[in-house]
Amino acid sequence: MLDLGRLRALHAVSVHGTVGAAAAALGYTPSAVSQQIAKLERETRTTLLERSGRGVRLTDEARRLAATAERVLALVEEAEVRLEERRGQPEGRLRIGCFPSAARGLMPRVLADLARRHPALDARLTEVDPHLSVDLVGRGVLDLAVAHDWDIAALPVPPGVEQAVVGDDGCDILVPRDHPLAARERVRREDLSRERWITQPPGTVCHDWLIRTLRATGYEPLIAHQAEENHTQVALVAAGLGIALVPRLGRGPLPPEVAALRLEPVPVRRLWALWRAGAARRPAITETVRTLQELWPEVSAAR
Amino acid sequence: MLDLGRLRALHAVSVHGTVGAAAAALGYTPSAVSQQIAKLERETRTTLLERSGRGVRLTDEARRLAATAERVLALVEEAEVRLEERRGQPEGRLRIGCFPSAARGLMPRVLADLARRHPALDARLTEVDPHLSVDLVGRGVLDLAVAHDWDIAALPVPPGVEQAVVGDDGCDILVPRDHPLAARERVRREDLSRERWITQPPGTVCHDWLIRTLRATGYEPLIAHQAEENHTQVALVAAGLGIALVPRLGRGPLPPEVAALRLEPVPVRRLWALWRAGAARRPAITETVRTLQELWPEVSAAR
DNA sequence: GGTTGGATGAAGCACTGCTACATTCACCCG
DNA sequence: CGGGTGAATGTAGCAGTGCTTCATCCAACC
Repeated sequence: MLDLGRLRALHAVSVHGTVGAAAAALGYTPSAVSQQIAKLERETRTTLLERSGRGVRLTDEARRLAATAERVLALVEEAEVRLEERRGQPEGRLRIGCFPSAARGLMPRVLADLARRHPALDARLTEVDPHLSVDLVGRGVLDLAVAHDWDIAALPVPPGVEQAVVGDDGCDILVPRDHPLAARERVRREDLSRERWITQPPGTVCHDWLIRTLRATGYEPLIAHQAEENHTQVALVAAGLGIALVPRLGRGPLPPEVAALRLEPVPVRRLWALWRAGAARRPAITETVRTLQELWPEVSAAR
Repeated sequence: MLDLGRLRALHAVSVHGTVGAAAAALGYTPSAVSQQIAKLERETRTTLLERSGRGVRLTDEARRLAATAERVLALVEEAEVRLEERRGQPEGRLRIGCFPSAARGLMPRVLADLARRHPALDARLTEVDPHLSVDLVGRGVLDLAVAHDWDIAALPVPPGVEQAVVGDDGCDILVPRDHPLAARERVRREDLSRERWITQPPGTVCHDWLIRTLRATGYEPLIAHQAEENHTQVALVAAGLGIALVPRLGRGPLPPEVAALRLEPVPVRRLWALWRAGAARRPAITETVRTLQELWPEVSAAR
């Protein structure tokens, strides 16, 4: 009888493309996955992987077998979900992926709460880019993702993945304390057209939103500096090198040299929780999503 | 992730009723099956078996899990069949169950032929009662059964099991050489109404057929002796203790003290091959059935 | 042509899963 | 009611599996 572990290895290679990535997803070394599949080949007397360039290619037969493996694994996972559901308590491992600012601004509070209330739950956090996290959930690398999107770029959610709103996070304009606008409480887009900007790298939603929104006022924004981390952006603003659009969540207290202005209308990013549809009934999932939603107002108010 | 071996153990217990029977079907000791299920209980933190009298009872949750396991195992088996089908050559283990007279009269020839033409096929023969063999195929203990039935008692074939005719085997009346009828080549039922009979034990088809057929002529047959094995029956006939109705297949050469009379009409039992529907496409199955059918005329002529 | 990214192979080690045997428990029967 | 039987489970031990680490090999890229 075919072995489930070997089928899982083959399926992982078919999903992730390379032996190494499959191994990483399964928590093994590439050598282990390679050996598993070699054994599967011996047992079935069938060639499953062919070397192709630096990587491997699945044979037709391997693809068929991987498709069956997917159905088998789905059945088994469904059975596990049903067992956990019946016991009712969140438990087992929950691999959570989260974008950086929520990882520091929201998740510590949430994880502490979960750990206190559900000792059998083994929640593990990984910081990942929000656009990657959706795919990682779809492929089963993560059990739960906390991601965000903006009005101009809704999160693309593949079939088989479900989502729920956690809350909305506003963004402010950070300016040096001696900036002409620093005295004002509120500003409009038009007021910002001639500034030097400090943004995240191109391709990030934050960056694209800024470009598109300011272009709509008729000016091409001047990007003076780029930094991925909000704290670096704040430091650049503090040094008087430009102004920045920075989300409130995870921003932390501002240094005295920096002032936050409320932009009208307030740019909002929406926080989502995402999970595989098959795992929707896991108490670990439902309870974590509930906790995210319940704690959000509290976290939001403290920003 | 749930382990396939443990699921198979649970499923086997659910099918066979006891840990011991499940172990026998899987080829393990009861202790092994018991340990597997104990581990499954620990992993799922669910009680699966409850002791009930001398045996065990599955909990509701265990029954659900066993049902899922059945689907999983069916998928996996289907994948294995597809792999073998694609390679085209009969191979792997084929557990054959066969009733006694065919086990000596037909199967040696068939198995030798298969072994010569298909070295990768590991065919294993077990002698089993024909009425048991159908059930054993249905429950997956056997891959292929060779059974037989009579016009008065068709073989009950459960859903999920398929069958094909192998051939028809006639039966003769064996009488002592000095019996009044011994000179005749052919006899009719009416000629036999006052004989002392040597039969198989009550409950066997052979016995029941005799009773019913002779009763139809208006006489209650007199059962003088009972013996399960045809050779013993022949020896009893040779000793002049009665006459017997004995199938031709597997009868072997008769001693000089015994004569075979052709009964008109000739009682016929039909030989069947039976297998699980799921395994129908296995070359090991199709080729073995084909071999049975092809060799039958040859074996039949040599009886 | 060295370097990098990836797969595979060999050695070793921990763990799993089996068997054999012992124990426990429920039923049955004298 | 006590001994016997059938069935499950527990224990010790052993073989085999499956992982990791380290080394090797191959293809692509600079």
